[in-house]
Amino acid sequence: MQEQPRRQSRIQRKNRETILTAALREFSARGFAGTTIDQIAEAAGLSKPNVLYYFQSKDAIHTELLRGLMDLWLGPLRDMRAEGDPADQILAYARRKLEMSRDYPQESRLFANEVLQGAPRLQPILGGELRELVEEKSALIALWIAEGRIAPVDPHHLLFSIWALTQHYADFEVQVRAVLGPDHDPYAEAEVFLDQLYRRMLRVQPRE
Amino acid sequence: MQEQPRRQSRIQRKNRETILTAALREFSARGFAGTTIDQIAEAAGLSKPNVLYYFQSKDAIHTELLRGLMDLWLGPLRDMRAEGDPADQILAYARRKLEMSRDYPQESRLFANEVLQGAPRLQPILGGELRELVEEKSALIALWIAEGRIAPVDPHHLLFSIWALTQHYADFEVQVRAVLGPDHDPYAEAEVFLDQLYRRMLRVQPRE
DNA sequence: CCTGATCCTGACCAAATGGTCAATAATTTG
DNA sequence: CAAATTATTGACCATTTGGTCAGGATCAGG
Repeated sequence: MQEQPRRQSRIQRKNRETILTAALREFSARGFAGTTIDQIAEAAGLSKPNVLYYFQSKDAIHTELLRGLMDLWLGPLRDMRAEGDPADQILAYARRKLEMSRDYPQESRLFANEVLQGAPRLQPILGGELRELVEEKSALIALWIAEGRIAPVDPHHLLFSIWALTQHYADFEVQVRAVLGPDHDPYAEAEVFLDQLYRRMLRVQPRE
Repeated sequence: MQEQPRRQSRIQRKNRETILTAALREFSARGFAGTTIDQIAEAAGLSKPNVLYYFQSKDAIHTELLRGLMDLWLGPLRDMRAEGDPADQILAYARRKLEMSRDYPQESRLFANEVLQGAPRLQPILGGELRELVEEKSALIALWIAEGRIAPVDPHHLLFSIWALTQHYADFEVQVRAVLGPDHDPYAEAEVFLDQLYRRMLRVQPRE
């Protein structure tokens, strides 16, 4: 519970990092319950007791991973600004989120796994930090709509749609690839698709 | 492996059904590895050996559930027809898929869990039956585009987007509810949102 | 109401798993 | 370089878990 104030040794930092990287790979591939400490230890090139020397328990590793994840996850949304063209801002957010799915698919799956199972360790963040951030950005989008700079949409569901559409390519990657076959670049195609989708959806109609 | 040709007794049908229902609830809530036969047995009101009297193994229960799932899952897409207005057809599909997320969230999560972990038992279906179905419907959508009846989009990714946007409300339900708070009806709002989204996206632009 | 088939269970087992610990090795530091 | 601290591990343990089995209960049909 209490954070050790003693600063970490070099070897400590390295091994904790190694364990977290290995654990991310394992947890994201087989879920929390489906992953054993032995698997993590082997993936990290350490013995099981050694892993437990650095982390109190399997649960502690998982919790640590999730904590680190949220910052990475919320970053792009935080960067959505009032300045600039609204549609460009929203599109930039979608694009960055898609890049994150492409570059951090394990993180995406870890998150999906957690939420899918009812987010037992994330609920406070979802209903707290995330909710407030969404509220703030929704207000911004609502403002843009009120100013007539983008077409009217429900801001919350607009954000949900960005999450759903981008994370889908990481979380359901096997399905996407199985359906598309080998001669496709899902992420490149998705970028074009999302661009079209949001441009059309947000374009202000001259007269409906 | 071989199907018992002897027809099932009444009690057999009832208990197998009870077990499958209980197992769906448990598996969808905690994943395959996170669920024990004992939990399934208790949820079904049976003893563990009794559960194993009706199913050879925990794996057999899971496999049976997944098999039954695919028909339910692919049904709405199969119903997308060449007749009628293209945009209406696509919208009807999206709406039905959203209803399925609302009415069968456990099934959605079971499926998500499976795909998330690499779809070890579903890959043949994904690359086979599903892929063919998607190919067929993509061709239909491409035809509609060629005829100028809907705006041009990548048909595959259009289908992906429908899956992602609708399943999101079931799979990430805790997140959606945590962000929206208690005074919202996610599915009702989503229906409106999806309607707007696809109408705007698919509307043929007079002159771009 | 007898008999064979179906249904059900307590007791049990082997393997896996999360976690501990005493002892040893390596490293840091005075 | 010696003492103290930190890192590592083999052996071990208690619990959980998937699955078995022999025997008893129940039920359908003649």
